[in-house]
Amino acid sequence: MSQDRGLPATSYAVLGLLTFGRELSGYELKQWADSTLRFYWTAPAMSQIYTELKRLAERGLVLAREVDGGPSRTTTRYRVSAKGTRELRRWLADSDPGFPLLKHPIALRLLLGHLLDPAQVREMLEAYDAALAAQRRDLQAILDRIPKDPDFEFPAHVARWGLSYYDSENDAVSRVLRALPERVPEPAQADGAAGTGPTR
Amino acid sequence: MSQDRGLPATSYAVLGLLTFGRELSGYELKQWADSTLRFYWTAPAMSQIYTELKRLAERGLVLAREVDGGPSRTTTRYRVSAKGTRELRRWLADSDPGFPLLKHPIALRLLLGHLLDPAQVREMLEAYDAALAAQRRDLQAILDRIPKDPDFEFPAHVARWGLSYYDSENDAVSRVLRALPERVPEPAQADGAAGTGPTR
DNA sequence: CTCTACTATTCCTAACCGGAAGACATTCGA
DNA sequence: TCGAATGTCTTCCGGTTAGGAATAGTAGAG
Repeated sequence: MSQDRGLPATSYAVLGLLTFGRELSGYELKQWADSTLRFYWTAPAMSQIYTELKRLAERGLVLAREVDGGPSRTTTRYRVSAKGTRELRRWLADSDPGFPLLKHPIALRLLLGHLLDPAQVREMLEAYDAALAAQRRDLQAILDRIPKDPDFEFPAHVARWGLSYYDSENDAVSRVLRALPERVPEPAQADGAAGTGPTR
Repeated sequence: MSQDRGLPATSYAVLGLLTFGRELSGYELKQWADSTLRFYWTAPAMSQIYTELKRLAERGLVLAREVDGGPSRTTTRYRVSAKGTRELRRWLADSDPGFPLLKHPIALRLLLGHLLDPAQVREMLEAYDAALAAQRRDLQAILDRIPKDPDFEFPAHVARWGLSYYDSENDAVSRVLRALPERVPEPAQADGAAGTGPTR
């Protein structure tokens, strides 16, 4: 549980993706990352994937192999080395995971709600709700395609965890929406003390 | 909702902190960020705060004022300018918030659970649970100190949102723990078909 | 045969972090 | 009352990460 003298977590994430069997190119790795890692880590930029692979290869944690992908092109494919697996295990066991880091642009904007009018806040939250639903669908689809195989027990756990996160977000949004001053749609009703409804 | 040609979100976050009234020094701003922003954004490094302030000042979004802080020292305090408020409003209204980004080291490690033995996984999750509780306490304390004043309605919403997030994480962890192969401690109780409880 | 989408990789730049360092200030115990 | 810790305030630096765009071959659609 010491602080890690090793690589950044993203390196290990990439390395970890390679422990699920196949030999992958940087490009494929990116696809994978986009459909799995992105839900609870980052989907590293292409450039970063390649940077990581280069570094991992240098340290002997992955093995590169040139494969030809067409007449005048050669694709590099990577797989974990034994050393890579060992190092990954070491990292998992020895290093302090730290606490999750959340960059939540909606929460950030909600914090500044006093600068907007209620309708805008409402709109933003509703848009987020929709995005959330879409994201949830994507993740559900991915979960559905995870083999029941016990080899994929953990990816499945993580996916379910993600789903429950989206559900909780959904609830949170609803709660805020309910607490917000009611919408003002109706034509009737004289104005006056509108903007600042009875606080609570 | 176009893509933003403006500053990075962190700039606006700093700027936003200045819209809650007082005139603050970079140092104070850091304190604030550490106790609020950090829960749903990042707590920017000191160096970054000062960099942002310089940039914001250059663009006329904040106004700097030299105040003396003792006999032979001068502290620079900042407040939003009218232009700053306008720009912040513009940003809130016009730019696409994007989707939250979660960097969840526990989930990442859980994904790679097949490389660890169950006891280690369990340990990790339990440690996370404890950290979660601590974090929740901190946030609760902050919420308690937010004035009931309607000016602070939004910070309070965000804080409650955060609390609900921690609660949901707590549930998620428990669920995973229950789904994991049982621990081996107790002497009594025969084992059997526990690990895979009825799915929902 | 050309256009578009996909595969594959590299490059450049801005954002960001963390630590070191230097100052003065305040507080509190010896 | 002296001095040591501790707290306020700020800058500088190096390194990493992140994101976007540029490049280029390949395969399939029309």
